Amino acid sequence: MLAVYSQCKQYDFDEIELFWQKFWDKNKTFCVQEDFSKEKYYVLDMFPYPSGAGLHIGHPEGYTASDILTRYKHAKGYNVLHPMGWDAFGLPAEQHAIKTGINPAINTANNIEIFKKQMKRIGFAIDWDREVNTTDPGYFKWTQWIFLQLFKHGLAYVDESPVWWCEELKSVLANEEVIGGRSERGDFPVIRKNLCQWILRITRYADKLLEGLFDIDWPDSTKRQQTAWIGKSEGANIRFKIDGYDEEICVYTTRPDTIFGATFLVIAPEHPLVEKIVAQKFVNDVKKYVEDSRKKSDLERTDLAKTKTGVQTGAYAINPANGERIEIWIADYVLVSYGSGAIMAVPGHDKRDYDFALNYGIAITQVISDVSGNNQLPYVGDGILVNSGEFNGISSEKAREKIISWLHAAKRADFAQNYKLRDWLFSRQRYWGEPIPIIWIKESDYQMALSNDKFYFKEFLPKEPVSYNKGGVPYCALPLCLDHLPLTLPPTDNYLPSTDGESPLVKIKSWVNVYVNIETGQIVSAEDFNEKNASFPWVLGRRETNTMPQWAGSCWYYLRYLSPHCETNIVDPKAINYWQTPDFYIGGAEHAVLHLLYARFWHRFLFDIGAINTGKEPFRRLFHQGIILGEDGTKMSKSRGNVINPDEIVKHYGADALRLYEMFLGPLDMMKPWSTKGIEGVSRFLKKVWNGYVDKNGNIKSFQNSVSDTCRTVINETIRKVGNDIEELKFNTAISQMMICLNSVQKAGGFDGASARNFLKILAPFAPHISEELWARIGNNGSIYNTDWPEYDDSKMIPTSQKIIVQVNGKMRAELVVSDINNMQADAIFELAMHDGNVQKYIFDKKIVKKIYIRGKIVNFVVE
RNA sequence: GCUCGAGUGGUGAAAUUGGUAAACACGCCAGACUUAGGAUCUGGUGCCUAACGGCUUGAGGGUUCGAGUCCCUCCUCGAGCACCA
Repeated sequence: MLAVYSQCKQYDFDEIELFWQKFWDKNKTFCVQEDFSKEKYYVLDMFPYPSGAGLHIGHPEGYTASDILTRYKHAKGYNVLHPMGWDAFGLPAEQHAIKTGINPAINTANNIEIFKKQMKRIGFAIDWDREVNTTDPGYFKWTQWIFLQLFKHGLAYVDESPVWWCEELKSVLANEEVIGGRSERGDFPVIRKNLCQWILRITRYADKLLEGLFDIDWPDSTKRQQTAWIGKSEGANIRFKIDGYDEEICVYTTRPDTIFGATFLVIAPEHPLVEKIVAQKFVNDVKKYVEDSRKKSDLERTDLAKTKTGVQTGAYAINPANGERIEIWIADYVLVSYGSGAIMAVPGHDKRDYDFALNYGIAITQVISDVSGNNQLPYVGDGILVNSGEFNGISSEKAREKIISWLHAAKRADFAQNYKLRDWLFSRQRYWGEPIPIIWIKESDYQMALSNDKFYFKEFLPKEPVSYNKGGVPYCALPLCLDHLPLTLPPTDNYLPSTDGESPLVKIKSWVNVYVNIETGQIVSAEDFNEKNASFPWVLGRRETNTMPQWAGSCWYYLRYLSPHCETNIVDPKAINYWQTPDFYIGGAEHAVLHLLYARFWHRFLFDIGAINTGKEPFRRLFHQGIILGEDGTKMSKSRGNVINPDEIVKHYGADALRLYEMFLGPLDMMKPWSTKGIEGVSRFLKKVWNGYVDKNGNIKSFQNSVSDTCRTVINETIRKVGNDIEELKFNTAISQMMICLNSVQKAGGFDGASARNFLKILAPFAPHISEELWARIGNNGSIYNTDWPEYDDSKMIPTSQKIIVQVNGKMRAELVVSDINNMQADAIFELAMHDGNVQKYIFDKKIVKKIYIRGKIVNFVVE
């Protein structure tokens, strides 16, 4: 095969880049198969949502970084997988559909095409044969299957729960789409609405998700965020007797050491005991207070700046530690959803209880003494117990355990843990999402089916049926089976949710109402069903009309890449045996909690049920690229007019320059402003590279027979540093080093043959197009992608002579050039240094009190 | 309020992890080539000073022969959490 390349005489990046992009496509240069003779390396990007706006300048940042790693690891001999796909369900496509009446699938496909074209124009080393799309039925078939597994294992259930509803958008919104009580899109008010929802029991994995963070290589801040989100705390449940009642109030506390200072109890307005224990005298006040707090939004209730309000119940509890009779209050600063919805209030050592006690004139007792002697209240730290009976003088830490044990012996307390993590609200009242593969049938039909030996749907049934009540009639959830999947979205031209917060699918009666044969599994639209046959084993059912959230598809896409066309399993066992989980995962920090927590949950679940045989954690090494700001240093936005379009940059400077510049901007994980002026620098560098190889007529220059020693040192140092910097993702300094190298080579009259080849090899991951072109022009066949990473020669890097810095009292006074430095003794160095003219100026009339020599680096004379 | 992270030239930044602060690049200044330069090349460019020299990594203190780097106090910016008992 003859070397092929573009025909341009000057550096025409457009011609060169298009030529090589076509070459890669045609030769499937980046397509990989399992190869058990080679070590694998799996590079994963967070796949994009293909928005109508196209690629923005932030996308190529992460993709270039992962691409450099891909090409580098491949050169180092790994079998590298670098796939790409589309997280394509989501609200914008649906809103586009509402506006235009065009099926979101069409809009989505168009957007994907644009994204893909843009990405190909930047020249990423992606195996496009493995492209996945979460909205493809062949993909979401398996998303639905995973849901059914969760259902089967009792991790999916239904509950009536409050969701955000935006009247203006006529849509339910996810928590993350609500900012400060208003919709993220359009800034409209949102309200809470109770709807019947699917919920996943992520809380059952709380401990595992917490422990899993321990030994994975993730940014600390992300680990901390997940830890905080899971919010595990240790303490005790303590039961307080209510004076005059049989009932008790159970409180959760992390500070049992302060129990002697508990001067009142507070229960949440929604607490079940509210109705039972309120004294006649307070009934009206309590009613009003409970009513008012129900009307308050979450935002108002949790506003810290507000003074705490509450109302007395007239009932009293007995403090089990000291037998004191203490008031029971109702206040909305206590949340019914955490712990037991009731607290023991210790105003001496809790800021909130302190504020409340001050407001209502309740006794404040100090029971912890600050060891530093500061005894201002409220003191919330640990200390030494006082006013605490037999526990006086004990430290907080010891007292916590002792007091729980003491109360436990009296059957008043138990050790307990709590989590802030809530179960995952999984259903969305939207059209553009994966349909939840469930049919609701009457409980009586479900029971009858269960007792039938030929019950077709047994495969995915949970131990306890999932049921809910509608208009007094109980319904049970009947899961579809694998052969019913994928359950696709029915076509419609009305994508608007109903005003009462139900999915637009509700309106598609022919899809919703079905008859199910519970013996054969046959499902027929009620419209097409002959009513004469409407008897057992045919039962009337109603399809679940909620869809899944956008997070569902992104929870497992990294597994699908391994065998995207596998029809029998979520992932081909042979493929996952080889590829396992990603070795490197890069994406924005905005997904620190949600996507990354949900995906870890699903991965662990799939591992637990034996669907995959990988490690327990999906992403062992994670990195977040920093946001690229506009030239004015603020976030890019249309309204500010500071948006940089990558297409424009590619047009003016080429893809190689874009890639190089985004990496040269600064450290990968930092937020940094774009500068179009700045890209000129790397653009010039590329031209210099070109001119180092090609003459004015487009012919390859003849290289030198050899390069100078200094030059060879720089070249070796560059090979070493670029490799190390890539491993550490320090691409900015790697590029600097290549610039230094090129500058000194050109000063010294140019490359020799070996260094000309090596330089292209190390440049190739960063600027693959120009590297391919020059590689071919200097006479090589095939892609530079398939060459090895150059070795560097240590012996060529140690200069024969070396500079030693001479300091006097820590200030630099001279430079010594010393040959044969390794064999020189410290005394000889001191001798040399002292006789330096400039050093003499500072020491001749002084007394040297100390001499320091750091081998090969520095001499310091301390004088006085 | 709490928890992290960050503050280095006119700008983006670098610094072998305690050893010459400002590499590399942008910008700017001067020069060369040019009909021309917003192309290219060469040189200069932290601050003060006429110079010798002195000063300099947000501010102040400390440890050290030596601090951008370690410790303490404070200031500013960014991120996350925010009545979770």
